Amino acid sequence: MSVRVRFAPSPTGYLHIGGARTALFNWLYARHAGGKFVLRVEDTDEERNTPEAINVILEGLRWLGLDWDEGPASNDPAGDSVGDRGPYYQSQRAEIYARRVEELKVKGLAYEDDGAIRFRMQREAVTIPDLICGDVVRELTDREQEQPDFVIVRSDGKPVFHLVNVVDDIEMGITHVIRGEDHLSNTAKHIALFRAFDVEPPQFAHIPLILNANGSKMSKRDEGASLEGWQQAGYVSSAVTNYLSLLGWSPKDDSQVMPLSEIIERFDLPQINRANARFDLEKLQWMNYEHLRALPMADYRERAVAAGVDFGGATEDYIAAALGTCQDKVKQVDDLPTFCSFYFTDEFDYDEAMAAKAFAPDNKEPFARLREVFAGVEDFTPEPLEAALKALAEELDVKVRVLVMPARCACTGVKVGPSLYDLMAVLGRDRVLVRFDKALAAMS
RNA sequence: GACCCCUUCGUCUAGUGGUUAGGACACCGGCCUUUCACGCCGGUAACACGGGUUCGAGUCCCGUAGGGGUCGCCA
Repeated sequence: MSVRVRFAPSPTGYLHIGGARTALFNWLYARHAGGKFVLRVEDTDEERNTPEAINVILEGLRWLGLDWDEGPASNDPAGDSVGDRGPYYQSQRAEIYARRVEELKVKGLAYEDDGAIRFRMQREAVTIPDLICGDVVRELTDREQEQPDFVIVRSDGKPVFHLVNVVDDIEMGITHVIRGEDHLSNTAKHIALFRAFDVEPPQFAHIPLILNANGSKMSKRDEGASLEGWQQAGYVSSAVTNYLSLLGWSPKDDSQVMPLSEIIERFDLPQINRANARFDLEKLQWMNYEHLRALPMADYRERAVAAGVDFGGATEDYIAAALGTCQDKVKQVDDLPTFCSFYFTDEFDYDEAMAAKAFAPDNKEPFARLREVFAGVEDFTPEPLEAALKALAEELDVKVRVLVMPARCACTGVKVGPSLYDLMAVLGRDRVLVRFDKALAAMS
């Protein structure tokens, strides 16, 4: 039987990073096994359900590149969907649940209790076969011993999570349930329900949770908990999926930075760890940098625009050359505007601290000489520029920085940026000389 | 209160009875350099604790401690 997995989020208005990883693991497994990835929206809690809340999930998954083979085509629960096992919004499946509840009643496995309907739960321990945790024997808790029969339909007629979850997994032919470990204990109820419907339960794989850096449970407000934050901060989605894939799963060798295609190929359930993992912002940042620098220039350019870089009227060649000097040095695309804006405008202020040092009176004479040398350099490219500058430093018997600092400040106004020689070559002789003159004037 | 899961450097992890306990992020030092958010080289740093089993235990068993989860007419 071919693999069918599902991601079943509830539209709460945000996509939790842990939920994103659950979706990723399901998707990875489907793609690895050549199976189907189903998206089902558990929108039974109507209060929080809004088209916007659903969009957050849909957009989040799209951004991550987790395309679903079956599921909603839009954020309209009553709208179109892809796949023949729909509807994929639980709010549209009331009849199916009613039919299944009736089935349990007929079998004598469900009964009414003050208006609600309870499932006749078994009283013995349930063994949960789990691909990651092994066989887990779940005993009843003290409270469950008092009342083992749990509610499957509320007195207002709405079916409860445990029921709809199992019914949908049956109807949708789900073969593997990959979900957070917070559902492990609940699985006893689910297995009992599957049996009540005379259906062999799917394979279960409970994956460890993602915790905060301090080990506490990650909730909505915690730093980094919402996927939207990463989307807005300009993170590269492949970096996020790469980072997330390494939380709980391991390729078992020293691989760290991998393209999605490689992760798909190597991903499998038995390699998943059983221990919870903590979210490490710094490693994600590093991972993002690794993916950012590997981006094709066209993509990088697009991100630069999104980050707010104004290219002015620059030509494409100039833009590509300019961004090329930044790509392997800028860690976050958010930093790009301050890093490269000097390329696209002549109107910038000198950083005070930088200028105070760079434009010190003692530097003026050497810097003026540098201007003349650069005016005469035959080939205005990095290597000749560097050679010329160093030759002059030697001739004047000054440290290289005496020439470099004012040159950088004159060209960019700030102390951090691309390699000085590269940046001057991109700027071109005319622009560099104009900026040198302006700086010289500021030095007197 | 009960039940379930987990425990290797600060963090993510490799390790399936015999290893100098490996890698990555972070950190520290050096080199290069432009004073940098590039790069290169090097370093500090871990088997939670206590009992077993075994010639030998990070690896197997039991216990303790700690962390997480669940027990709802939320999902």
